[in-house]
Amino acid sequence: MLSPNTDSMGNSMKIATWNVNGINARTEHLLRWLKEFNPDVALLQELKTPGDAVPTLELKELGYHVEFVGQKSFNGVAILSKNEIDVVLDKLPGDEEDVQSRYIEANTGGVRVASIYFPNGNPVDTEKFTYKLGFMERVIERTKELLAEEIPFVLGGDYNVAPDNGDVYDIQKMGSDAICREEGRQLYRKHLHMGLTNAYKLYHPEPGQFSWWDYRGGGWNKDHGVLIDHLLLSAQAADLLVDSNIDKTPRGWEKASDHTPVWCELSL
DNA sequence: ATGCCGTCATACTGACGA
Repeated sequence: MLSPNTDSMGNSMKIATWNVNGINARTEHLLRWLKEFNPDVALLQELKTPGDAVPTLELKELGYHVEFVGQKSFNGVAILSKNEIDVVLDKLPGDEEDVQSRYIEANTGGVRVASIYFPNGNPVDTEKFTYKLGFMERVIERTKELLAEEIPFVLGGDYNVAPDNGDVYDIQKMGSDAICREEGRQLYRKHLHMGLTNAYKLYHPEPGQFSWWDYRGGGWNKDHGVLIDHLLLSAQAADLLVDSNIDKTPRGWEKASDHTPVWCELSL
């Protein structure tokens, strides 16, 4: 007897990461983009709200479950999913004194996902850069635990690291920025070399592809950008990977975030 | 260029971002 096989349609999961640069200022953009792009999972960063500005009801109407950690004015990360979300961690382990809202990890639709807002790290000669490097070490430590679970997982977010010179429009102009510093690049590689796959770079290794463009100096119109938003996948997730790209559409809208979504698609 | 632009706060200026 043939099974009804009713749940076989699609079986694909689109997972995107997007630094919205203020969810209050970007609510209309977010809702429009969700309707148009229709991701199964959206990992958001820089909510810049304790939570009151998160449009929970509108998101629910679009079919999304929502979990987030926020704080006033700065940082803040969220997971939106069409499947139920079971939060595993709402802070990055390894520093009890770190109260910045930069990490949320959850199970949803059979995949472990995390939305991570890595510290920017500028200026590099201050404790902000030290904090960035320490945060990256803590993500590596957490990743060791995740790898031991041997599960498909996707660590998405604003890594604030441009891994290669080709990920920067002009290395002469950006070379001294924290996102290009060798200390951060080494830790990014240490993370990657644990066995993770950068989904976008797997399909688009060519230089000159960006996820952030400076508001200043007409960066968007000149395509003066950097690639700092990444989706890092465990082997079990990479086995399911069928596509990845950058959706530049929302960056062209009026009053855009300076970041645009990076997404990957898994075939489950 | 310690510049440029944009968001947030209790705000008409400053911190922060990358």
